[in-house]
Amino acid sequence: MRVAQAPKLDHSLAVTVDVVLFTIWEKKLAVLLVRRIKDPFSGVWALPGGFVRKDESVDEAALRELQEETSVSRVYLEQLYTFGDPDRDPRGRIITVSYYALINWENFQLRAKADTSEAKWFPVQKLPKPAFDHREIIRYALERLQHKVNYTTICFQLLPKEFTLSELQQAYEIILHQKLDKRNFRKKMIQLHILKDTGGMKTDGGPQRPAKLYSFTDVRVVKLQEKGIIVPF
Amino acid sequence: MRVAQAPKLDHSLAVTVDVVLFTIWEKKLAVLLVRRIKDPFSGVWALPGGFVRKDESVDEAALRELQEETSVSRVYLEQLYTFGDPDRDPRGRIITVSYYALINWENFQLRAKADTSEAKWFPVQKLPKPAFDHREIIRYALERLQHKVNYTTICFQLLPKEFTLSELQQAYEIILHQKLDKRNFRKKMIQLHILKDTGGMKTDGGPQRPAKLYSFTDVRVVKLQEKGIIVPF
DNA sequence: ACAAAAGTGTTGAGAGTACACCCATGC
DNA sequence: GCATGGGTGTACTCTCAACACTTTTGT
Repeated sequence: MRVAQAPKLDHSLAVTVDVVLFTIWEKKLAVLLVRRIKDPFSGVWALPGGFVRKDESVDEAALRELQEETSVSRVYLEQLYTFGDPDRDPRGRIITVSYYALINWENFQLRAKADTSEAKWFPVQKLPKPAFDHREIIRYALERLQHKVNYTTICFQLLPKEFTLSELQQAYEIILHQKLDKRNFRKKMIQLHILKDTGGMKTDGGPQRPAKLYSFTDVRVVKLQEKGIIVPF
Repeated sequence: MRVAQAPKLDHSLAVTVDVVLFTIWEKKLAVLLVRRIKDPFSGVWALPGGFVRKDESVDEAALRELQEETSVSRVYLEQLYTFGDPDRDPRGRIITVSYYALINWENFQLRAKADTSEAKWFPVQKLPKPAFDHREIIRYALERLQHKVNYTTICFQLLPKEFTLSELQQAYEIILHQKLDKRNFRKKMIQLHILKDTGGMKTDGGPQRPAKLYSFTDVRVVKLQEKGIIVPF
């Protein structure tokens, strides 16, 4: 029931999407930034993103921009917040819908792209000064991620299919930026019934006891309880 | 540092804001809807909202639309989610940034407005079929509100300056749609140290013992703890 | 044999939950 | 004096938090 009836005044604005892509890289939580080569911010690091096209949904635009930059196919992608200050972009009135995404470092590959000279991971603790209001967007994304690991299984998106309990704990410690008690962590994870013992063992060549490998019982990100899996805020 | 350099292609889209305004009205949680009079949805109930102008932020647009409809000055207003499906609006490609807002029924007054014939409160349990994807937006807003009353002081925005503990409990019960234990509720509220005994008493003319009047120690919406003020989900 | 990470239980404190009766007032 | 909502305390349960030693492997 599409009807040809445009609004009387011209209300159109430019809308972009920006994606905060997280991974765990060298035992740090890292964000992908790309170096811009065209506009006034040429040379400056910024979040991957671009304009929303007329024929695609905003979600589709975010996914497309992510795929143009990286070659990932299956990622967890969630809308964050819409930033709409008239002065946020010096090129003009541009509203941006921000997203954040999580990938497992191991099945990831950067893709060469025409309008970005370079893409690079930066630990969230050591970001360069980014373009626009992108620092604020990253801060917002980090906050959301830290909250969400507490009551959902979102953390699993950062891990490979099979992993040890120590690796899982390390992921939580990296995201939350704090040490956790090993016994309490394992007890909690096991009683949640979200882990499956694969039967396999991981021997990483080091001189230590091999660790059991686990996988998740549910591929989706599921909500657990409000109380917090790990840390009460 | 505004620079005159528009994007090469025309990427502009129409952007609207839509506001889910909640209040507690006749012991029910209610949402304000307005009857549209212009477009293909003429006669249909919809959320108050309108186009974002070029010189205002998205937040300002939401506040402006709210003030055009009601004459409230101080409201709690929070961005919800951005809906950007290409087919969500039959008039064309329109992206909407949704907000929700809370007001106290008592200091509220509807305002007559040119392009809406009528505005009316509807209990969230008995909504008419609204225009566009507004039912989804309302569902989303309700979910957010129900979560947020649990770990913030957001509920206070629905109450007058001074109120009794029973009124506060009733507000929680209405929002969460469940009965709460009187003694546990009062114990919890008092131990949070967010209430101030005003010294006043409320005698509402009924044949019962007068109730103590309380106010909040902090006007802002503050975050308490993750664990849930009242009900763990 | 030793270094390094894996794996494993118990106890005490605090918070949550369930539950019933007296009080002050208007009519 | 009675009907109506206001106001109050305790006991049980469960979850959270703190804490240290044995096991298995590679070198």
